[in-house]
Amino acid sequence: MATGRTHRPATRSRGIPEATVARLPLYLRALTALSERSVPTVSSEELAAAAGVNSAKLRKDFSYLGSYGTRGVGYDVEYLVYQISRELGLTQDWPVVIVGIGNLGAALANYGGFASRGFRVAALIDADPAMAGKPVAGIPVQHTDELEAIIRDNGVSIGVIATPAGAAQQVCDRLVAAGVTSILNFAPTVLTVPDGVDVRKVDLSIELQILAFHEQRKAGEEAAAEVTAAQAAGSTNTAVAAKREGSATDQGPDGDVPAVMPA
Amino acid sequence: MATGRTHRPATRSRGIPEATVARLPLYLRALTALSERSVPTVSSEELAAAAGVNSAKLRKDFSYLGSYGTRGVGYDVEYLVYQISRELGLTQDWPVVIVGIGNLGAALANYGGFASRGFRVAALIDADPAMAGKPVAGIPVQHTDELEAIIRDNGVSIGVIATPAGAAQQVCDRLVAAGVTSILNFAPTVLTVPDGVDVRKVDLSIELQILAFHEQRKAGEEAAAEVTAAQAAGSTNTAVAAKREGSATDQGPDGDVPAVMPA
DNA sequence: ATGTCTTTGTGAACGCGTGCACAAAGATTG
DNA sequence: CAATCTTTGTGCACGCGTTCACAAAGACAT
Repeated sequence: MATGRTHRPATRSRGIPEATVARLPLYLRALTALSERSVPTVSSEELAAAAGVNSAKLRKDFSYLGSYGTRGVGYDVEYLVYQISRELGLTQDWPVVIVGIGNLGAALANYGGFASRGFRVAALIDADPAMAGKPVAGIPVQHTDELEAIIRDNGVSIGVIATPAGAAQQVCDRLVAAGVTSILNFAPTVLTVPDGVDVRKVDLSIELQILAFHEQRKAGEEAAAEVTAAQAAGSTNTAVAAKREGSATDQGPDGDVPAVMPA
Repeated sequence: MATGRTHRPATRSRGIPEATVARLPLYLRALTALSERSVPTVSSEELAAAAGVNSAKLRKDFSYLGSYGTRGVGYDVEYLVYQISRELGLTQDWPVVIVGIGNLGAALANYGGFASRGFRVAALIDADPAMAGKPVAGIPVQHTDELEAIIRDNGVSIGVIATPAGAAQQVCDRLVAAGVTSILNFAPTVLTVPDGVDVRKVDLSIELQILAFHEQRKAGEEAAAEVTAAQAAGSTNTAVAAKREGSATDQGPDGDVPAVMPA
């Protein structure tokens, strides 16, 4: 999962733990599904199963929001949907700008889940003059020159960066200077921002590498289980002894493209 | 960030903490950049700054891999690149299939960062017969019917799901049955998988909601700081008293589309 | 060879997050 | 109204992750 707030020591904002905040959208999704099926109430056990978490954890999470359940019965679905929405700030309108309308930016612009949760795509911005005016997802792309004006005129506080890595920090700086205080970064770069600005990153490459690690581990354990302790000593750390034999030089050019984008 | 392994109590695989594994790709990226600039060695302080982490944390992370640094000097960049690559399993080839070639799937297929780290797109799969044969990123899309054969013939162990939420679990089940043991899920659903299968999820909607929460908090603190304690009692929890007045009913149809995809 | 200076590697303390297990609360039945 | 049964809310303990602070190790100068 794309994770990681940058800077700020995970302040327990208003008493609600960061880990809990990260799960609220999960609960909200499950609850919305129940609401559509007109289910009136749900127990912590059922809801936890739907959200893929422990029921005790769910109850503790909800306890941070207040006592919204009824013992012996469970939680009122509609009420809980409203409470969580309010807690997450989804009852208000959040204008969002997307910067970098490449393959990924276009996919983001087309994402239907935006409007459904109070997020509204205020503008699409790209540095390529050839893109200007071209409609993507029904919204005309605007040139980077207009970035500041757009942010200010629309009161945008959330920006999405889908540019190549090389442009990300620069775009980020301009967004922040114009008043954006929350950034969702798809570019594979570490963004530096002043205090008070939140950054979350989504990085496909990192996710895949983490999966590869576990995959390798699984394969290794399998092999180890089969061979058991046949080869006790020697030949274990040949790689370490070899130090670096040019074998790791197969790293092509990457890094200058967002986590998800055409090369 | 898109985060979250599903199930499995964060086993400290081979002594390397999960949190450390998640940071290794970050270090690797910073090191690769240094390597391209032909920097021979780097101190924990410098590298930590480049990766956006604490230097003590970085040193502790590396200590889990072994003692690869030289006191008084720092770390050998090339050597460290190799060690981390090896640890993450990037020195071998990882064939990957992408299921669901919509807007997002196409963006993923075009992602240049795949090949550079040992990941190879073995196949693109879509349920739409009209897509079959159509080349995306130079690779012809294949129909879902061929999924099992593709997985087996190519020895694929990593699958990427970029389908609508409704199809995700079904696709997941088929991938797992065919032998896939690691899944990167872009669909906004909780996937259920048997033990031994790793799932990581990337969910744009969740990330935005977390940002909105903090954004709201920031706005609230600002307002509170300005008004101070002028309005001590009353009018604070009108929303709570109102319980639910139909105001939270502005949830459009969402949820059935992957985190990033056309509606 | 000795001393100084830099930087690593890690012991220890602390805080957050998780999960157990149970008491309290309320619904429901007789 | 009393008894029973269900489900919440939470006190508590445990483990992981982070950070500090420093001793050990080695480079480098004299």
